[in-house]
Amino acid sequence: MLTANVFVNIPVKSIARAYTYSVPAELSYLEAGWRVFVPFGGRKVEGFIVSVAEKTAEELGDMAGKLKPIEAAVDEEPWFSDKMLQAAQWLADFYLCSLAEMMRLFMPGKSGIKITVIYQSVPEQANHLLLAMPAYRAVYDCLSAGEGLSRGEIGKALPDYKTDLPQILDKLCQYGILSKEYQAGKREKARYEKFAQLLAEVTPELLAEFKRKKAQQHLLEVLSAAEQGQMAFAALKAQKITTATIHNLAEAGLIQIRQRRVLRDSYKDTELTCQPQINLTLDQNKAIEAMTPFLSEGKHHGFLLKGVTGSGKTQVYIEMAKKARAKGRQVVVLVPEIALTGQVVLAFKAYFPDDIVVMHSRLSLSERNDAVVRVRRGGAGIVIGARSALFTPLDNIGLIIMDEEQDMSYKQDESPRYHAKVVAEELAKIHQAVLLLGSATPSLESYYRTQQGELTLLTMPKRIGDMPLPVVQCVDMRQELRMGNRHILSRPLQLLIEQTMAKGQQIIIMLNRRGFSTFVMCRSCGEVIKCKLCALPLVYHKNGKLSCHHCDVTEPVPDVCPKCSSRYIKYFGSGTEKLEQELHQIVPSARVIRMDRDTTNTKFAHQEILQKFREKQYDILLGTQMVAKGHDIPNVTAVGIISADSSLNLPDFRAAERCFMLITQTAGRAGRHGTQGKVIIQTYNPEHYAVTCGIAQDYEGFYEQEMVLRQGLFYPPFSRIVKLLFQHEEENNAKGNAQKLVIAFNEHFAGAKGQQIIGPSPAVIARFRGIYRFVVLIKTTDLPAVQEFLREQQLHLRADVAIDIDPIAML
DNA sequence: ACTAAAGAACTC
DNA sequence: AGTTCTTTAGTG
Repeated sequence: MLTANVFVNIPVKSIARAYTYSVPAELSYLEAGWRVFVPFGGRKVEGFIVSVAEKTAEELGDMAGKLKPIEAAVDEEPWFSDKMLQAAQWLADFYLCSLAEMMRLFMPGKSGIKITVIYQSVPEQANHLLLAMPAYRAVYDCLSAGEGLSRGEIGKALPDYKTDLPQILDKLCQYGILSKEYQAGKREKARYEKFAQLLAEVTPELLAEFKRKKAQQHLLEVLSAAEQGQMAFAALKAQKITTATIHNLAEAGLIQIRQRRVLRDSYKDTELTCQPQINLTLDQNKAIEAMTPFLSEGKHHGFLLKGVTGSGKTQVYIEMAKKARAKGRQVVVLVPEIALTGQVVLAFKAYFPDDIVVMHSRLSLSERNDAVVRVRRGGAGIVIGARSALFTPLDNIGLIIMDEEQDMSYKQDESPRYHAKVVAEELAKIHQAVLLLGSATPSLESYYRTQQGELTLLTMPKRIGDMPLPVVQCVDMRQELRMGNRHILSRPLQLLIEQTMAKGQQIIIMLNRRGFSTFVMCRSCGEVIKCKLCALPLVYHKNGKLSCHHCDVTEPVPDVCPKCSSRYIKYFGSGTEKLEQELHQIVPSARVIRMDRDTTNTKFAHQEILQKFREKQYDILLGTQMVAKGHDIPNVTAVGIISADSSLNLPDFRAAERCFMLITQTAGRAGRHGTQGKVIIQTYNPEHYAVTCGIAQDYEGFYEQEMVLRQGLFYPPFSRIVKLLFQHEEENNAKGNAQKLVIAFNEHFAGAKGQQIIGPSPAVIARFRGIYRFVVLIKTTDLPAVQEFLREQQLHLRADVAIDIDPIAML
């Protein structure tokens, strides 16, 4: 019998294994990689075939009689290639998650199908006692009238019973009065456009026949000029040609109205404003020469391109992409945030106008699907986007570029908690592709790996045209306070703003906190108002609401303190909203635009804000760290960083690294075109090496000092970290389970070097929705051994434990 | 995640 | 006893 091993697309750890199905004769063409529709339990779900095998009854053993047949195929071709399956399997093993959970990342949307339940009446039960009730009778009669309807359709037909329809339907199914059927439909919608196709040759004689039908004559002329005599209705409409005219001409048999699929692409009309750089610098050439042999021979290798801001890393990316495309291989270009795709698309479009698709999670499902279709048809070979672009179905990747490789947003912070760098590296290995990590300030991990010889370091230390780096000035905020300035804005920064505006130039100001006030406290009893779900302080926003930046929950500001009923409630700390207000007061003539998560909810909000700023409609761009990333605005000559060190006091071993990178990156935004920029950094820790090295743009200096600390504390890159989060309603159970694991770990690794386990300790959000959370941290030099140990302990199958490999937040 | 079956609580 | 709500096991 022909059988298939199938992983069902259900994200539950306890069923993270293959189930065997029989393959009916009419589906005998199915192979590994196909998405299918299968019966599972009492319902039908999507599944992924991972292998197909001919099996005898003996081989099947006692399962022989229990096999259910695969119902249908979801697509017309296999969705997962062998390489994709291989990558998904490796990643599932590495991150200790289920294969299905990993595989569903390789599709746009979590599932390829939408399953609807269709209810049908059972005729034999027409006189069931339960149907004496009017509501039940109405539903039954409604279904008896026609074919069978979904819940939504019944609700539409019987609006009176809509509210308790679910209960009615459940009940009727329970008694067998109604039957259920599961129907799978495509989730995404293909879009079509109508177009006119010219059938005849347009000769002067033919046009003469339409002397008295001017509109149709015009249409003929337009179509004869068009490519292949085809033109979309939308384009014709733009030329004031009505559908009536088109239909008339179709009646006459001279044209044909047809339909074709259009692939949506909201980046299609990106204007080509980028000037191609013609002469490469010496450094650029060196970098390209180092990588080219590997690309030409189709050999995997990893490179770290360390180039200061303005050294022309993008041009290196483009040159390498050209070479990969010339060999017929595909290219993936990753950026840390969706907002930065526009920038890269712009640069690449100048060289590859039609060879690009954009892929990220803010696109609609259909749009992502259209992008996949374009890639599959060979309509584009360069995928640009955020993390999720890595999972585009590509069969021949030659080059993976990861810009700003140090950026923490490359780590997915929900399950499966993968790091794009790990995925990129594994894909590069499987495809024998070149991996190119780019950064001005590489992560300590990557830089360390170049010293270990695992990656090849390429450097570009000079800015193009040898432009000077900006002048950086540090302002000690303690000093400011002593001088009597209690504003967020120091006087030197205020002065810089005024001077810059006087010259007609622009300023970027970065404050790493959104909202108005960072916490709200009662002055009588000291109670800080906290989120009901996670107990973290709520942030006050100017719209009068308190919001939790962790759970995205908002609530109104209470009139009196919830603890002591005092009316003395005050706002402390400052965010971007408050700074915006203060700027208006201190520099009334300044036109300020704010960019943070609150003002960038829509797909193109980032681009719109930056565009307005670029067009000089505003003087000051004020925002959170997103203003520090990758934008190049010529007229910006000054940058202010409000509290560069706010992260230094966090309980995170990467605090110093974060602070250093924030300063270097933000400072890099100033003065990229001719004029030397000026940067002011406000800090309470002017002596800290992260601040001093940041100001001096001294990566090596920072690296050396930080590495000493990391080694002393056995932190990455000298170890790798695995975070385990234990959750339980009972505090003691959560803690006890964690404790048990710690004991088992110590037993297992007794005497082994390079293994350390810490905890359990309460998580930052110690209690979430009534569930207690404890954290255990493992530091190891032998990650595979730890992964193996966790698998032995069956930890990856437990619903109450979340495993995070290479976590970003420790607690 | 969802279903179906088994068990516990509740109504009459 | 009959019904309804809750818990639990199992999905090929």
